[in-house]
Amino acid sequence: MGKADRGRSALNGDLGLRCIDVVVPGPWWNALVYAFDGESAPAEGVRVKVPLGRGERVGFAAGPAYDFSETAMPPGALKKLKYVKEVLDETPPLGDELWSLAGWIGKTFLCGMGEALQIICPTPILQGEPFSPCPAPPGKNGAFQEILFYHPLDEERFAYYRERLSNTGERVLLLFPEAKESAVFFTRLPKEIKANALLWPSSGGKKLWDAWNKTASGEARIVIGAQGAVFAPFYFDEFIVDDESNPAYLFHRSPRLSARSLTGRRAQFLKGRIVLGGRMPSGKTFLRSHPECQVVPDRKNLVFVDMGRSFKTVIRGIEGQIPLTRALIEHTQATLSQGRHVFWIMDRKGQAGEVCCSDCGETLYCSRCGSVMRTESENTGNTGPQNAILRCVRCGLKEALPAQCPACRGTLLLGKRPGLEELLPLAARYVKGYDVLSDVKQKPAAPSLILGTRKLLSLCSSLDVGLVAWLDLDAEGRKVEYNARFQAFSMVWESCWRGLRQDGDKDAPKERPREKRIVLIQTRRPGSGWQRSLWLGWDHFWKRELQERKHLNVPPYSLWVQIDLPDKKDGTNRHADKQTLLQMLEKANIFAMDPGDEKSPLWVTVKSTDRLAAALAPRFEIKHSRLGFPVVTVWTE
DNA sequence: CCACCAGAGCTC
DNA sequence: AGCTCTGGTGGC
Repeated sequence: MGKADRGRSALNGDLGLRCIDVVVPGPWWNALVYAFDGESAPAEGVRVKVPLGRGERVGFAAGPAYDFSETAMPPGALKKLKYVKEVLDETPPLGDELWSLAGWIGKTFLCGMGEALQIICPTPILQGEPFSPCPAPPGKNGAFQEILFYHPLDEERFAYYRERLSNTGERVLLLFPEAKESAVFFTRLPKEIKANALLWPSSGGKKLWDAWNKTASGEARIVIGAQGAVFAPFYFDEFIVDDESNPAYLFHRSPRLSARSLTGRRAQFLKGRIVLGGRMPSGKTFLRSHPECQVVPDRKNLVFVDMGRSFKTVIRGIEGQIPLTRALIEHTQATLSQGRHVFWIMDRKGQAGEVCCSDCGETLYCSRCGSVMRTESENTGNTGPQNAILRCVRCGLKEALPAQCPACRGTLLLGKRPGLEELLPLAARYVKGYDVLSDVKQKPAAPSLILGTRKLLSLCSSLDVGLVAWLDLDAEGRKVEYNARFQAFSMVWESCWRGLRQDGDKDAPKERPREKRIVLIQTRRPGSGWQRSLWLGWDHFWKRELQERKHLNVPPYSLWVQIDLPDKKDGTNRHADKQTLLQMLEKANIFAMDPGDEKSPLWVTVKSTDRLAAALAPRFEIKHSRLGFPVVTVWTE
């Protein structure tokens, strides 16, 4: 809304009533209009206390003051117009950079500036606590610059980052995908650098507030942290992002911002440098800058095994196989006997990946979100589907296993696709003389076979792993997500290197040997399709993958926007709400896919968000608060 | 008699 | 979503 319609002056008599737009943090998109007394308007970005609803809220002044007659508000609104109660700051607490970042987030991720501010600011800022921002440094002459540094070995990259941190007195933000990695890197820094650095907390609350105050007061010129550190309130010269393609940079809750994109935007605004590092680039970076892959795994260490040669593994009450091959067992035994650990990775948790009725074939779905239910055994120690509970693979809802098929009342429910729980006894039977573990809390003393999902990979940083085996790689790349192949490729790529050190590495800690690692891949089509890129390099992978994505018009060639409608008690309104939203989009010539069933979101594919934002804006005005607001998620890569 | 809590109601 | 007002409950 704001102050469009400048020409109209329906209220001549009220000229002179000064107004400003105020962004009040909340799920709506529009700024709110308030009148204010006093001769000078609060500056843009300054916090103000304003009345809203029954109570009072802290908002941010946005834009210059203007006359009431210039608002787009209906004339009758004048009677209800409220005054700014209090101006809380002398200077804008976020500084011009983070303030502009908030605006950019609102536009780019279709969430409105109010929500962007909620994400950027720690709670005390939103509650009006005093805060002095870091003063802006004198204007820069430099230009935005991008530096790429891809190397599969962590130690190589870390050494490079350390060098960058020590080179100059520059202000640097260094991001890692995981909090743990940032902490380890920080602890190992040489004293001279550490004295100037601050480890960003991964929690919120008081620690975060301390970090804000310390950073803003200039106590440290280097900030190191995970995802959350992207909002460190400081004018940085350089931004370093390690493992830039790691999906962990995506925020967990909506709006699903990407910490890497935010960093890029900050560096551009500040005319600074961005250093992107990693084992491989993200699709977006590859598309933009076409880096070349310099290091590929040794062919000898990549073992492809045809799954067609796997044993028959019969599991009672569950249909399907867990593929175990002779090659897998032999490599496992050999590695364990060298005193090194072995990982078997399979991305199927629980006991059976799916349950269906043996009479009518109906699959059991989640009553909350409609996704497939898998089975997990209760902690009773009993196995077999009879003692299992159901758990939704998407939302995690737990339910008891029904006695009958909900569709036909048949009494025989059959599991499909056996999972990790069933793998444990099997593995123990085939691999004798060593510990077989499925849940690793602390470092195993003796060389062990460790079973798990892709999450196991992070353990490579602290254990000597001589063999990583992917039990069913096809299943990883076959998922419905458009980026399933990237996820599969990057995981296997990571498993070739993570935790290893190069021979002759001078300052490597001595706690573990740095020997080569074998990566064993069980698949139905050994070495075909994207798997071939594992020895040809990630540039080969991205060229093919991007070609295909371009053809299909999926990210990064288009944006996928997911719109989930609010869930209020009465399901009737929800349907009507969806219809109006569809009409609004249709009027703007935007085609939305509606899978039809009640709970599923709407999907829109667009080149850029501008037109879609304009079309959706009316639905996100504050007056719809009672209805609730849809949740919009933008998938960009 | 009042402290405490859940639910309702409201939003330039 | 976040804030306050309301009215019921229960402790002393």
